[in-house]
Amino acid sequence: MKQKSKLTGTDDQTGGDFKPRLTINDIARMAEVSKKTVSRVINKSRFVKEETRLRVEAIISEHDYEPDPQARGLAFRRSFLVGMIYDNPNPQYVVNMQQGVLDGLAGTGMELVIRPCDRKSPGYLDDLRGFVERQKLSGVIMPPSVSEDEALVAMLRRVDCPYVRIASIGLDKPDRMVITHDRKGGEQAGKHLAELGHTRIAHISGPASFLSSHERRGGFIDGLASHGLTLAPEFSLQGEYTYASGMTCGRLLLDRVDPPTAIFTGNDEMATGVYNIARELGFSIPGDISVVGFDDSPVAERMWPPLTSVRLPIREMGRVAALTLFHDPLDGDPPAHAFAPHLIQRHSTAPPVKIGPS
Amino acid sequence: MKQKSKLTGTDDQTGGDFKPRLTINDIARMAEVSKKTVSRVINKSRFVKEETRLRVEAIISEHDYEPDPQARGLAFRRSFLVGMIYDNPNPQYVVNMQQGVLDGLAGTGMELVIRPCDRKSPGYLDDLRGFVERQKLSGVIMPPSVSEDEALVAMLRRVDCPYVRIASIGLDKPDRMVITHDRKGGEQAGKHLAELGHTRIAHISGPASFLSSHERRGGFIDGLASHGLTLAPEFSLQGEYTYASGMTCGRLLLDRVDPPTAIFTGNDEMATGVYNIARELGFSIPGDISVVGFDDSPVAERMWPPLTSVRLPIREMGRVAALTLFHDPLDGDPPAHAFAPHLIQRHSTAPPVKIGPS
DNA sequence: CTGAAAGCGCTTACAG
DNA sequence: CTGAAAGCGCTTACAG
Repeated sequence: MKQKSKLTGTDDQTGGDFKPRLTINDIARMAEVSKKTVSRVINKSRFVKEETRLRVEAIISEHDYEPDPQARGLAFRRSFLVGMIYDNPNPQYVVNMQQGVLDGLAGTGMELVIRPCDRKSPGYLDDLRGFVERQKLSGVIMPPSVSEDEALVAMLRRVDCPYVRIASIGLDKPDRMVITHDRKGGEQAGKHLAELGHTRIAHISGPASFLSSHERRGGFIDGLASHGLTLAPEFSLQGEYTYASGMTCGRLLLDRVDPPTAIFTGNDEMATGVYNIARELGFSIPGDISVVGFDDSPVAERMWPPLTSVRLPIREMGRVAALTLFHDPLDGDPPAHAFAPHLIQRHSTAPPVKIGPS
Repeated sequence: MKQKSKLTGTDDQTGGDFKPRLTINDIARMAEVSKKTVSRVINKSRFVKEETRLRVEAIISEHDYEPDPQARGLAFRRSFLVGMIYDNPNPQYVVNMQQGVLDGLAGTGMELVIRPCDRKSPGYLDDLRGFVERQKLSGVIMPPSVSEDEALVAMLRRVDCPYVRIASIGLDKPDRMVITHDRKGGEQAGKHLAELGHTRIAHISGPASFLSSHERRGGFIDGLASHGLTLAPEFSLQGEYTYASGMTCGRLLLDRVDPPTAIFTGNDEMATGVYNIARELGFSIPGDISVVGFDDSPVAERMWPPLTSVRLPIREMGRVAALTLFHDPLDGDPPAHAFAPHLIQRHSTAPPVKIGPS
């Protein structure tokens, strides 16, 4: 009563061209129904007469009315926000994933709130719990490696927050998972190098704390095995998914009296480290040493020579994760939630020059 | 009345360990004051007796009470969300900027909602207006090039949304700006190459639609001028900040009968293009051609040889942008809002081998 | 199929 | 310095 209706266009001149937003009451009045009926239309309730619904919808779209997400959230006891919690150090990965999630959220009225975090920091779990509870998130999306943190997931379940986990294997119920099958990617890398005729093949894996490290390595071994090859223990090193660890492990391999003729690195980042140490030690790529990366990040095609790498459709994965989050089981099957990586062949791999060192 | 108070710890066993969140009413009751007084404490009103304030604060922190941002937002007619609107194609830039803004927002209770966009898409401005109005954002942070879009800024002013623009020059009132002085970075690049003894120096600029393109180029010319040099028209090409345009422009320069001995590229991305074309055409870096980039993105130190580049403290800029957004003029001067880029010398620059081609 | 009342958890005037 | 009332813009029971 203090504030007159904002809808009487007559006093629009007041305050320049600033139009106050319409509320559900304005729409109700114009449509000559109760606000509750407008609410029913907004929320797509079935209990509205076709005719009424059309009339209300017409007025809503005519006036570009959008319900206030804060008010709705307050009444629903749930916000229209989706959180993305991540600790992935690769900016390209993060940006692609964000974009994919936004793709999947488009048109839903949900907004994306980002939350990078450090799993090793002391208040980690409590901070996240505060965040999720305070914001009453509609859902949370977690790429690796936070997706692999069972304590975090347990916390989300405890506070009743829906979530979707993106990981290389199925860690949860299918409708809470997007599976990336990194193993298959590793397998392709192994087959590719075997088919080129390499036999002295090395691997630099990611850190043990990442599931993907094990999956990629395991798949690689499978791929070699399918061609009767094995990964020799002295040719299997553990890196950290970093450039520096690629350098270090690469040096260990290439400094040997009997170096490998091909290296599969757990990600592209480490492949760039191998490139540099190879150059330093006078190995030509792919002449003396073939290299295969993983991720197919943008640097892959910019390296010299362009890097053969295993690609995962990150953005699409993000999109599907968002769809999965809001998928209603009554609407049938959830969206395809499994992805297969595939090898992008460039110019860092070639048959070994000399067949065997002896 | 329908719902009993949630505070009587006695029936906590109901529903397992799930504790419903306390509300302002619970705190008021425990502190034996009205909810309005609790509200005053939350909002740091001066009109609360010291003793009362301490009592209320004690209870708040004892119970980890956090006011509901949705309810507060509804009453305030403003959400506790900050938007970051951007169209920057560089993932490293975006991630660093996001992180910086989050740094600046830490502890304020504000959350960051991201909004990548395409300035060329048709509904661009209307979409953003809908977003800002619907969410009643507390503020918006804009890095280049959206920060240079006066139509967007006019829209934000019209809907009364606070904002901070990050740009290479002062486009707005100081308290709405974070200035990056790209010009000074260009100048350093020019001086560096001149001091090494180069005279045949080329530049590949960014697209004309980016302010930074002009600033970096202008500063570069200034830097050369301070050593009595000029940028010859045939050595000044316009690229697009992309890898491909770096290749194309690099080829144009190096294919000449009288190629330059040094190239300053408007960003690192284009420098990688120049690297590859140089390799293809048989130029060694820095032996035959020196290269200086801009941004000092992570690839810079991973290239071979590591790229000399001009660094801008992106993350810190994001942090300061957030602080600036919420800076109260009554609290004195706004945080330092001007940044100076500086040159990071690596191994892609050296004195020219032969003094002059003749 | 539709609506009047009460409520979500806060804050803004308005009193005192 | 403190509080009772009304309101922010929606939705949930509850009636009919």
